[in-house]
Amino acid sequence: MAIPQDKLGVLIGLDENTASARISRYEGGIHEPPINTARAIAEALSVPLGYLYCDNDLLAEIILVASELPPTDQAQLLQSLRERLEQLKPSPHSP
Amino acid sequence: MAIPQDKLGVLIGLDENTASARISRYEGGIHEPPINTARAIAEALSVPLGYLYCDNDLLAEIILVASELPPTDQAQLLQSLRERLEQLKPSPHSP
DNA sequence: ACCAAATCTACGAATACCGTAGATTCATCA
DNA sequence: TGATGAATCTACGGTATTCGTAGATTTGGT
Repeated sequence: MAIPQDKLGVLIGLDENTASARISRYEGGIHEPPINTARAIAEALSVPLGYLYCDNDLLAEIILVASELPPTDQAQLLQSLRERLEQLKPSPHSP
Repeated sequence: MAIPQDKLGVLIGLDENTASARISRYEGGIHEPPINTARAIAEALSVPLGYLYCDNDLLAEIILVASELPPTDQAQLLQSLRERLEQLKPSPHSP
């Protein structure tokens, strides 16, 4: 890992004596962190919370990169995605 | 809601007697579902797991719409997003 | 207002997580 | 190679959270 587990733990407000054990269990899949702890981790890593839960690697990367864009660009992106989807699917609004 | 809670619960494999109560507590934020249950819900709703955990509405919509694109388009999207980001940020690779 | 479907909730039981302390693994260097 | 310290992992008992049950409450249609 890039950042040691205990450091990450302390960064998100865990007691320094327990940080290592807890992060270890989260990363190993032994325990599932409560949602607020997951939020703190996402915040500390500067990634969207949803990114931590993305099973699909491609979608994970997309949301990660998208999160780094300014909100204006994000809104524009969403609109263009909707248009692209419109091209691909038969519109469910006018049959 | 579009689909009744008990129906959704049964759809994801919960006992029909307990489905309503459990889904109710999840939606109300009373209890947090285990990750595998969340996965089943995402699958049943045909949304990415990460979508269920997205705090940011804009990012949530983006990942949802992106998930409906064919993988080819997703890969292309990711690449264009990276290029867009490159324009905005001073490259961290060559200082 | 009435009825039925849908949703919510209090309570004890079951399950999962937490803190502690020590074990294990890993990297580095003499 | 063997020693040393940093980093990670884990068994155990205590604690906190969720689960199942059953009944209450709310919602929507007539």
